[in-house]
Amino acid sequence: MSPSDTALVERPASIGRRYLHDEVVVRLRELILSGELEPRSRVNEADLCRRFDISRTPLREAIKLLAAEGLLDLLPNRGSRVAALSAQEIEEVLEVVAALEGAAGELACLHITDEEIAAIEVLHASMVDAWQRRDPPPYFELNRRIHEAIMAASRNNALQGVYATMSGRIQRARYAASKTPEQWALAIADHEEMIILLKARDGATLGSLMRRHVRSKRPVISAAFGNA
Amino acid sequence: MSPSDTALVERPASIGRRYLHDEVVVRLRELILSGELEPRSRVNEADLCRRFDISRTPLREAIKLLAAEGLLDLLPNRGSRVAALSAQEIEEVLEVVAALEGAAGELACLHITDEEIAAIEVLHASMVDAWQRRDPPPYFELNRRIHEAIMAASRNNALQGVYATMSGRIQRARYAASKTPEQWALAIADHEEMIILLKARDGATLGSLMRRHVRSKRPVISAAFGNA
DNA sequence: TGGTGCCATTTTGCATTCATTATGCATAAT
DNA sequence: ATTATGCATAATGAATGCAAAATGGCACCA
Repeated sequence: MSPSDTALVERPASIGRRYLHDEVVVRLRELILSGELEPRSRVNEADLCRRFDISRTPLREAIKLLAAEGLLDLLPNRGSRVAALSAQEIEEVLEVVAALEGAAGELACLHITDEEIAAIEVLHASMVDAWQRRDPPPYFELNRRIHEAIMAASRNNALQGVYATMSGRIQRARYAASKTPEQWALAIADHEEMIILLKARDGATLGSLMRRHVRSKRPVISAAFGNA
Repeated sequence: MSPSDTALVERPASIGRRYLHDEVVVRLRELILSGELEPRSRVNEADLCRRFDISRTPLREAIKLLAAEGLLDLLPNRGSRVAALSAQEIEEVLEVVAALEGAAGELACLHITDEEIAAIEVLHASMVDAWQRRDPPPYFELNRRIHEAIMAASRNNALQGVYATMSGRIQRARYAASKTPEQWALAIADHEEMIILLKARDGATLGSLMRRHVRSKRPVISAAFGNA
């Protein structure tokens, strides 16, 4: 990663300094996550160079970076392609995400302010609203923001960094998965429990709950994602 | 990362195919972890090009990759330098490592074989021996191998990948830290408890123990590492 | 004597070029 | 008709070239 960007490290962030490849990483990541570049499709360097109007050097640097994030696979002498995780790999990454969110829950209880909890409650209310309207897009978005709010409350940059990377790797799978009404209701119940535990600052219990909560998405995701 | 190497992703690994920058990543990482390249020191591209006898392109790719791992910091227009984590950053990363090892403990109980447990017991016995001889180097090495054996038993490649990256980032700090006799004895006791829990396949308890065990290194490390 | 600005040198970031490897297609052989 | 082979084309990996930025030294000045 590089200073301006992103996940794992961002410390020496002076102002105004930018790498070209940083910009490219951001835009290329968007193309991948949005699905504009389809999973398993080969990446043509010349095309992207024209698209971004840069030379191949910074583009290739960006490709290497995204490969390190797990968003691209490198094929020696044949360039790179958009990563498509197998069902098993998705489950593996999900397990990592569960561990990270669990840690965030524990740490958040040590640092979160009442204001932050209140903000999460507001997000939660909107999310319940979206759920009652059976409206997945805002539901997903609000759900993501709640989890990120807890992440932020962990006050741990390293944790937030790996979490961003890991959850990015399975983001598309997450969106592709659709819950049954029962699973959906259980997820809502989990979130309400989470808020209670946050208020009680019960880190140990919140940690376990969040690990279980994230793991509970496993059948949903791997069912929807039948590419092994 | 790239196919042949390494932590996060390594799947499309056909044979014989190699990137130059892969080789460089491995060798450069050794230079950093061994301390041959000192923390905070600037990295001179021309020097390393001569040393590795390659051109700047693959070297720069390797630098980007190691920056993504958190081993190097990128300084726009001023190259890169060896990362030197502050005490706070070390604590942050250690917290992540604790979460990952905890997850490994939980998963290991689901998959570990009796033979693997026996192998860990052998390692543990050697480690106790090194401890009684007050001989840190083999102690550290055996300790590392025990934790890695549990990681391997998690049967989760994604987990092992991030773990390798994260623990690499604080490896030097770990080695620099020296325990008090009490801390040392407690660590040994933890390991014995871990073996008991592995035999009992008690994942939940082992997970908590490992999280606590790793966290217990925090005062040791941050005390020894007073560079904020 | 200590600080400041200027200029030469070095180093970096990016573009371009070159060599090697893969890919697609036409042709030939069975 | 189908598969295999060779060749032309395209794309990749690495080296080199070049312009911009940073670093260091020196003269100049307060």
